[in-house]
Amino acid sequence: MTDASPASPADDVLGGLAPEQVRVRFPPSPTGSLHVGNVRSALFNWAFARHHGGTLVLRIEDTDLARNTPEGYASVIDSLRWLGIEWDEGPEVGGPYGPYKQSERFDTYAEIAERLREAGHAYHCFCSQEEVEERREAARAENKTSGYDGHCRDLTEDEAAALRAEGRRPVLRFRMPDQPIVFTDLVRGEITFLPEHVPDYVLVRGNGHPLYTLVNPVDDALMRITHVLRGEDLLSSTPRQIALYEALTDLGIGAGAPRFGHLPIVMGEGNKRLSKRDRGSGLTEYIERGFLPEGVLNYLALLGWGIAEDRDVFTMAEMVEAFDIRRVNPNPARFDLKKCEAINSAHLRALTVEDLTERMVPYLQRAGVLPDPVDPSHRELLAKAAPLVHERMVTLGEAVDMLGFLFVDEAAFTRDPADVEKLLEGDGRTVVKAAHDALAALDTFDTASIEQALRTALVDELGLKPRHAFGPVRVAVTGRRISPPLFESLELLGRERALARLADAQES
RNA sequence: GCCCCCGUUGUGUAGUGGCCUAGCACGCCGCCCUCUCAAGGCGGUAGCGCCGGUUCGAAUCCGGUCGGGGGUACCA
Repeated sequence: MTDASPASPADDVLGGLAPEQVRVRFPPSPTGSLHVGNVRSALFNWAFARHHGGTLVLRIEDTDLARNTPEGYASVIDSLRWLGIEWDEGPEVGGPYGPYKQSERFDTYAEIAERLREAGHAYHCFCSQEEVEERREAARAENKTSGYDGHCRDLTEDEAAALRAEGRRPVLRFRMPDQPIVFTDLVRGEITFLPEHVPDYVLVRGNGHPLYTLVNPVDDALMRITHVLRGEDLLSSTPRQIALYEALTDLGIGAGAPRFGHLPIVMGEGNKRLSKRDRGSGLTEYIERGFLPEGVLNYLALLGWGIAEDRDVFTMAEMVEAFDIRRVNPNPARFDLKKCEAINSAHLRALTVEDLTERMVPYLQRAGVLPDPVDPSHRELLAKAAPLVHERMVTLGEAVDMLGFLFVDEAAFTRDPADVEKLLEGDGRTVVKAAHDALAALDTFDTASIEQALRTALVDELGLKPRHAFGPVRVAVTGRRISPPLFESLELLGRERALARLADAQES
């Protein structure tokens, strides 16, 4: 590194490629709701591709037939669409290197596995799992690297035939080269693995089923992937993959190893990786709570990357413009729900009222607050109510509790018992009655008139502090101690319903 | 055990030898505003893991140490 170079782990991100030649991929396993860590990987790959004007490939890694489901696949597609992360090649959109589901590519893997074996890059290994395990333990006892010991590396034809005659079904093992593997990670800089620490590994099971170790690099090579941006948890499998890429190149497949960038792991509570079982780990939870895609994405981007030192709310267009993989921080990052909520609410507030209104609708419908389809009068009311809650929400789902009182049938209207007890019992009823009478006398039922009437009746005439005056009225009318602004709410509710609730509250 | 990665307030980060009495954001606490809750404004809290070395000077460079994480599969 020269004096003039900026202190980044890898100056040369593109490695001589033209920007538009950049090809990255997002390879989820369709086993359920997308994990937020995976979403972060998808986001960074997407931002990288868009920043350089390259291509994002979506590849479904569903070789483990037992664990994958059609629902899992649909969930991945739906989630990415919800997020607005668009792929240029992959299922649903096609492309020149398909199919993009690995379960449809088994023939390719079988053929390449055989070619690797014929070229000597892989060999049949007849050791049983028990035998391998036993020797592994022995090595470990001597404080040595515990990994496959190369037992079957140089079997002769006759030896192999004899083992086969015993009924043994061989696995296909990759023959690691006897050289150190050094690569420059785009976020971590130069990393070296010595050959004695990277043992030969299995590519194909005894039953002929190809493993991730084979399939993932093979598809990267076949699909001309130039950059692999993925979680740090895959860092230690990188040397064996690099060796495989080189073996494939030797076979005329692909053009050597792609460049790697290992993103910091996303951790949950404590010091553990956010696992699939942890609460808050699945994207679906955020969708259901009413997070905005731009909020979730913005927050996830902050896990390892930042747009500027004095700013952390930004749009995806801004991220694409500014994204630089070399500026990604290698530290593991803890998922902080509070911060995620804060970022989301900032995006919520940045929405136009019209946009906010539209986005609230599905949440209100799912909760039964609004019918589906929404009739014009409801829509009009919602449009008027939206400004009242616009800057009070963290997620869209909160609209249900905040606005429900405006839409429910009078028969179905209920009040929070704890709030009733706190604000309506005792003097509360007197206040509510005074409010009722003052509003009943009103000619014009709008916000200004309502406020004036209530202030006169409750503050001036009853001598109450404003907060004590309006609390009981709020519970009577909205059913809750916390609500949108009271006078506006009363206007939206309308004279008839407002008076009915004020009358009813005196009995409750 | 062995290999790899990482180490700045509670959390995410800025910081690339003097601009650092360590900046920003979230959180938390207090105050202001106020019909509740928010939003907004103002203020506060708290950090360079540790030990050595290099240097006139180190969060920044070097060595060690400690701690955390990941991997070590016929999972991905």
